[in-house]
Amino acid sequence: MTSGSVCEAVPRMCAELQKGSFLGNNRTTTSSFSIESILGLDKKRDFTSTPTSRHYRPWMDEYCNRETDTSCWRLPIFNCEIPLQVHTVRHMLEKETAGQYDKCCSATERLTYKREMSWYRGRRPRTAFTRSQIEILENVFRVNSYPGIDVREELANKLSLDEDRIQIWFQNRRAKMKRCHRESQFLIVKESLTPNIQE
Amino acid sequence: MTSGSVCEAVPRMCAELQKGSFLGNNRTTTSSFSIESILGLDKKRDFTSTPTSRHYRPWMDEYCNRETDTSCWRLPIFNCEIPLQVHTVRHMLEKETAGQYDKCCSATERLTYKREMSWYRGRRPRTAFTRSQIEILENVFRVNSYPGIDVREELANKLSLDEDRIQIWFQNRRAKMKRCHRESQFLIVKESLTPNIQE
DNA sequence: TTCTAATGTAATGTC
DNA sequence: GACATTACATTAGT
Repeated sequence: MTSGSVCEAVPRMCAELQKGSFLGNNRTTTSSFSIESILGLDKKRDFTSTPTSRHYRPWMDEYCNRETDTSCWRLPIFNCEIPLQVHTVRHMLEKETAGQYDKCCSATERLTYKREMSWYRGRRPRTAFTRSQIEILENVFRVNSYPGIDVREELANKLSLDEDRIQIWFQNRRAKMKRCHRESQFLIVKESLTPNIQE
Repeated sequence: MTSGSVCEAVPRMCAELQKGSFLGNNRTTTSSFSIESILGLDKKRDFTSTPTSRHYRPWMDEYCNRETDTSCWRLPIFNCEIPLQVHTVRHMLEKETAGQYDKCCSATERLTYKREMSWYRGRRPRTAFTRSQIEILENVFRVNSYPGIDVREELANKLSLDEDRIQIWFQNRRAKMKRCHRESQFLIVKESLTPNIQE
């Protein structure tokens, strides 16, 4: 099987993505552009007209361009290569082909699959806190929204989480608190400005 | 109909938002306390049943906090006030209470019900983009899948949409692109693992 | 049913 | 650590 045939199977969108590829060489330095040019309403639209603030498509880099060598299932992500486990994929495929992936795959297997795909995507797999973890984190937060490293470590132990996750959680939680507060303030102001409808 | 009875019908979530309110006045400066006490593992857990406030709906706060005066069912949404039809709500609640809403209602009624519930629960009504809006958004997306605020604002103007909608559209579109890409990658792997039947 | 608008929040990057 | 932004998982409307 040639890689050519494989490439042909890639959806059109993919091809489009490829051709309109990224990587700053077509990035114009000027940011003065008309909406028409962006919309392609004015003239020829080659992809050079892009003002692109940021093309972040890590998962596209390289792989799509690599037309020849796919004997090794290591997909380059950032600077390291993550093995995509063939056996997992094959297993998956067999099950999928039979239309029974969901049914006959263990939760663990599905998890493995998802996790690998996540790696492939190159981001830390999103942590799904349990309800009880959240509960405890919220309790702590109510008391102290700026826990020091010691408390975070203890929490990490108790909750079987990385201390990193705890830290991020508190950061996001503080941001949320702030946002909520801002919004409620806004509503208060608004209410005071709105003539009371009852009278 | 008194406002009280209606207020009681307000989802628990709402109450949780209220009671689990915020505002850093409980920020302790000390970080010396036992983890057990923080975690609430030692004694009674009353309000600790947590708000986890998974759904934060700024436009509902006003409504939820207003416990006394609700003779008028106007919910502040997005800067404008949308009348919530009392009779519909009452009808809804009665039926729901009786657990027979699904059974005895016409399709139209159910639709109305769902729609009002959506309002009631505070979800933004789904935007239905027109064909031409989509076309233009797709054109822009092909060129730049991460438009900055400036481009988004211009798009919003041109398309008579909120900038928010534009942003969400691009987020969802990127997710879709990624999904498609993943799926095509999957096909590549699959094809390479499948013995080629042609030759 | 499939697709996708909308939501909440974990993760990332910049300062 | 704040803040802005993005990705991701999920829900729900059509």
